[in-house]
Order: sequence, then C-alpha cells, then structure tokens
Amino acid sequence: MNLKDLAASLGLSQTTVSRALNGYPEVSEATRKRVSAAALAHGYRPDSRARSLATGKAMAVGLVLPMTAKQEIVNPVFADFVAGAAETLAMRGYDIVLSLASEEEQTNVYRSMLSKGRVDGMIMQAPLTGDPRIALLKDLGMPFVVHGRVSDHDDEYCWMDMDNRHAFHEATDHLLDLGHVRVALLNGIEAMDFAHRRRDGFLDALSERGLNADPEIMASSTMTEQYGYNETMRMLALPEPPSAILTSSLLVAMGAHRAIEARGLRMGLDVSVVTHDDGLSYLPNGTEDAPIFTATQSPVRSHGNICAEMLLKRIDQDKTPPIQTKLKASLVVGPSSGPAPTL
Amino acid sequence: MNLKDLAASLGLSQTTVSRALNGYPEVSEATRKRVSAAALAHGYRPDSRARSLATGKAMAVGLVLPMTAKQEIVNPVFADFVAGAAETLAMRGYDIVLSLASEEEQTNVYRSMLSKGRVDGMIMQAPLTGDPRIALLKDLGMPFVVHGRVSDHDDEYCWMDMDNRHAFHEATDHLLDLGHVRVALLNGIEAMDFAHRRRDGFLDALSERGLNADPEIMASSTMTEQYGYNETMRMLALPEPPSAILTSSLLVAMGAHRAIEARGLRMGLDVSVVTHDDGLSYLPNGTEDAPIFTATQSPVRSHGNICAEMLLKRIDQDKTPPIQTKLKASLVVGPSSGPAPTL
DNA sequence: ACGATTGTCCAAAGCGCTTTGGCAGTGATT
DNA sequence: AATCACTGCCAAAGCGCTTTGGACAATCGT
Repeated sequence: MNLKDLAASLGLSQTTVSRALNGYPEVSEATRKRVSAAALAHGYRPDSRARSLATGKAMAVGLVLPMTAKQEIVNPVFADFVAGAAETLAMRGYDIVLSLASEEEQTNVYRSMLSKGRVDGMIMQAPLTGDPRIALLKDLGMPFVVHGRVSDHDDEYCWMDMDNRHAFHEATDHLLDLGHVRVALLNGIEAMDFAHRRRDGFLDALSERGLNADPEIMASSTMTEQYGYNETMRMLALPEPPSAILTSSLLVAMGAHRAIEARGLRMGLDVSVVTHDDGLSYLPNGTEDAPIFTATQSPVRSHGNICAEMLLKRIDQDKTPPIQTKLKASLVVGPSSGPAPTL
Repeated sequence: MNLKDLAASLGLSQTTVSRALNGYPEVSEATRKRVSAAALAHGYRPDSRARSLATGKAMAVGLVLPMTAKQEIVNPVFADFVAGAAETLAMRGYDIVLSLASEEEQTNVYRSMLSKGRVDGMIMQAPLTGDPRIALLKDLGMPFVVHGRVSDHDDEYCWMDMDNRHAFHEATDHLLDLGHVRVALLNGIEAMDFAHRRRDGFLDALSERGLNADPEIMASSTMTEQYGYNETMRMLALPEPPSAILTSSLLVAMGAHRAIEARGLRMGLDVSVVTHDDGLSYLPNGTEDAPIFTATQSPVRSHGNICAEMLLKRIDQDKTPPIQTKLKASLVVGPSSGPAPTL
C-alpha cells in the first residue's frame, strides 16, 4: 500500500494525503482525521527512500567502527558508546548506519558511506594522532563529530572529548600524594590520540614533582585483561618493581589485580592500582557506593549521547562555526590505592 | 554531480552511462572505459536512495539491539557479534542499520525499521523464551534470521544457535567426572532462551548421575563481573558450599575467581570453575595455548558471520524453506578445574 | 455589490536512479 | 536483394514520495 493507493482509496489526491499525514495546515481537520484513520487501517508506512529522495534528508547518521587491523579487535567501549548515540538519535527519529573498517579500508568506507544520501552526518571514533580521516571528512563536506580529537587544529572541526590529559594528571597526582615514587603506566595503543594524551598527563605529573619516567615500567598495547596481567607480572619481577600502577581501562586493571595476587601481594597495600573507568554498563567497578578500583570515571555512554546531540545540532545548522565539548573525568577513590609501602 | 550531469558531460544518455557503470554487456568496451574514467575524475557516486528506489533493494540489513529495560545494559557480546555480521555484509556491499530498543519499544522499532525500504532483512538478537517478536517478524513478511531461538516452532523460521544445552551438559559432566557433587550454576537471565537451555543442560547432567539440583547454589542475573563475585561470595559462605562453579560468561567467571581468592581459596584446587566463553576479542581467556579458565568455547563473532551469511542467502531467495544452523561449542580444559577436594 | 481573502484541495514537476522497448547501423545469412 | 541477428546506443516510463503553483469555492471587507 503506497501513497497513491491510499489517496485513491480515499478519493483524495496524493498531495492532500501527504499533507494530512505530515501535519501541514492546509488540510481540514475532518479530512485529516479521515486520512489518519485510513492510514492506520491499511497499515500504511511511507517508503523512507522515496521520502528521503524527495526531501533530501536521510534521517540517518553514519558510524564507522574501526578495527585494530591485525587482531581485528573490537573495543568494548563501542557498544556503550553506540548505545548512547542510538538512544539520543532515536528520539529524533534518526537511524544509525554502521560500517566496520580496518585502517586500510577506512577511506573507502567513509566515501561510500556518504555515497550520496545514505546519511546526513557522521560520527568518527578513536582518532589517531594526526588522523587523516579528519581532512577526508572535511573534504567530503558533510557534518561530522569526532569522539576524541586529533592533536592539532582542534578548533577547525567538531569534537567531543574527555580531558584525558587532565584525568591522568590527576590520577598520577593522587598516587604521588600517597607517597609513591615508582608509578607504572599501562596505557592503550599510543598511536591513538587519547592514549597519547593520557601519557602526557602522566609524564607531566611526574616531572612536576621532579620525578623521571622509567620506560621499563611504561607499556602500551591493546587494552585487554591479559595485557594487564602480563605486564604487571613482568614489572613486579623487576629489581625495582613499581609500587603503584596506573592503567587505561578497567579490564587492564583487572589483569593487574590478578597478577598482583598471583605474586602473593595485596592490591591497595603492597601495590596500588588506579585506572580509568569508561563506566561500561556490564562491567561495573564494584557498586556505586563501594568501588573496587580507584578510578577516573567518565561514562562512555554519555559520550555517545553528547556526540549524537552535537551532530544533530550540526545537521540542523551546518554553517555555524564548529563546536567542541570537553568533559572532565571525576576521580573516585576506592580501596585499590593506598599509601606507598615503607621499605 | 549526478548521473544526468555525467551523461551530459560525456555526450551520452543516462541509460548508457548507467549500464556502463553497472557492467551491463550492451556497452562497447571503449565507451565503458571512457565512462569509468569520467566517473572517477568527477568523483561520481550514485545516490543510494535513488538506486534503491529504482531497484527495490535497500542493500542494508537491520539489527535491533535489545536493552535490558531497567538497567539499560548493553551486552558486550553484541560488539563482537555486530563486528562479525558487518564483516560478512560489507563483503557483499550491505550496510547495517542499527536500532536500540527497550522491550516496550521493540514492536515499534521493528515496524518502523522496515518502514518500507530501509532494509532488506533483519537480524534479531537475544530472543526470550516464547518471544513475540518472531511472530511479528513473520507477519511483516521480510527475511530475518534469529541469533538464538525460541523454544517452540523451531522449524518455522531461520535461526543460528549454539547448542547451549549440550555445552552446559558437557561442562557439567566434566565437573562431575572430576568427582564434584556440589556444583553451582551462575546463569544469565533465564528469561533469555539461551540461558534457559543452559540451565536445562546443567540439570539434565545432574539428574543423569542421580544428583539433585540445589536452588541455593543456582543463580540467574545479568552477567557482570560483580554478579559473579557477589554470588560466589554468598555461596562459599553457605554451610555446604559448592566445590565447583559453572558460569555463563567469562566476566562472571572472573568475578567468581576474585571471590574465591578473597575467601583465601585457590581456584582449580579448592574450588573449580568452568565457564562458557564467547570468545570476545578484547577479553581473551588467557592465551590460546594456555587458557585460564576451563571453558566451552564458541566465538560470537563467527556467529555474526554465519547469521549474516544466512540472511543474505535468505534475501537472495526468499521462498525456500527456512534454514537453521546449530553450532557445537568445544570444551577446552584449563587450570581452573581440577579434582574435587577430598574432605 | 465587487474584488480581496481565506480555506481546501489538486495536477504535475521534481528527487536520481534503473530498466523497458526500440531504433539505427553493421555484417552475415538466405 | 531481402532477411536476420547483433551491437551499441537512446527516450521515456517508472520507483514513491514532497512540494510548487495554481484552482475553485466560500467568506470577508467596504
């Protein structure tokens, strides 16, 4: 059942039926009611492609999930991020068109995504330092928002980011305040811009206290539990093991925890752990009142909400200058961090 | 730059240009080359909506992510599943249209999803026992594949499922073979069909050995680490604590592990743990050679691949009888399970 | 009483693509 | 020389919707 049939069955023109259904004023209340009733009765649903073709709006936004090329790992934070974005978008009637792309394919995927008309805008995830996709997206001339940002040219595009530098600075300060002098960093892949910033925050905090960073107790990799375990095991076996560990995700912290116990040590007493926590819904850091890990928190789901919000604003009015949002993570202290042990 | 302009700039008709680009034979090689070159030079990309409208194919499939209504939890397995599906679909040029819906909204979302033409088919996730969505999807008359299945009417629709019942039967047998007689079950939410089947497999295995299930050491909830921890703590404090625990996901097993250590016990010696492992990319169960947990394994990413494959087949030829795929999980023994301790 | 509004409705022209049906020209077959 | 089958191209009709630019009454102001 299409518009034509529906109009015919009502003895009206397509124009009138269309206007009636879309709430235009040039239709009498009586016919509007009649039309709505008929539409409902016949289960009429407008063809979104035809509508989109006619209006020029796709009512959808694109989202490209990056895959770490080699291992094809899908970062778990995407699930929550997507959930947040989808939630906000759904309220405005927008769908999400998803593509998955390895690094090499990214360019093509972006191109084909806006293969005209599929989407009205895009959300880009997990930018690398100096990511070329930004230029590409600008070039394509379609509204977009970046979750995270690229180090340079911050003001020339829309982004939403947590203040990673500040968060890790604060976390490091917390440990230094507790008297730790050998603090390890288990970071994500530092080609990722956020990981890079986190490292900077960490290093700044150290140097502000006149401490030197030791490459031996700094690692960078995909943020799995196994990685946290392996690196912690390695570091604890060093002649001068760290007394505190700063990790980039809850999973990594869990791995560190496991390693600490495997070594017969106690977390929070012998070795302190502080982590960043993306607030993933299925991986809560203890309960709200009683967290397990001291953590800088910033729920990635709300990032999804915000990005979507920004993109919608951007789609509505493209010409305004780019907007940026910076979020502060909040440090929540739990039992995993404590005073540095006296030797 | 649209087809009309491109044709005009070449001095050809739209028909010829369209055919040239789409590989139809009625075009001379010479003009085909000329057209391709011009298309590339002008950066021409056909409007997918217009094409879709003309062909009747949307070149996209819908995916509805269910949210557990209250807590709005997004199951982490979706990320990997989606990745698998996206991968397979991308190879055929299909996109994924994503919607997120709480239980109440599901019906509407499904309806509006196929709001004619948006998608050519759908993948449905996480069916509940006796899920009404199956009937709805059948009613809507569009190809669909269910990841998991609903207990009844198995043969009337397409599904892809792991043999949950068999997996948990096997896992339970493994523990019983080791001499355990008090085996706990930390299951997912049993309204979900897969969890229901797992429970059945568990109970069958017990009763086959003449053992009775004890409700005191059976739990059912959203599969978080915290849940694993809490329930294990509770059960270990019972007058007759379990000597083995069967969990429904790696995260829950990790929680159980944490609780076991918190009680001063050793996993694999004092308390055995066997889990199902969805093979999530960012949460590996140790390394391939050296798993941490004894587990029934079935990578959910490959489920995504298979579901997508099936759906594509279904879209290609709708009229054939529904197809089903049942996968067997493989039991991999690790150090987390061992002989029952002698009292 | 008249033209000027206003309220309702419609025909038809797009949106950008695919596809049907046809039309010239070429060479091979009767 | 007439027929046939190709080859290579094109005009035009959709796909199902929105939207522009009227048309036709009924109502209004003066």
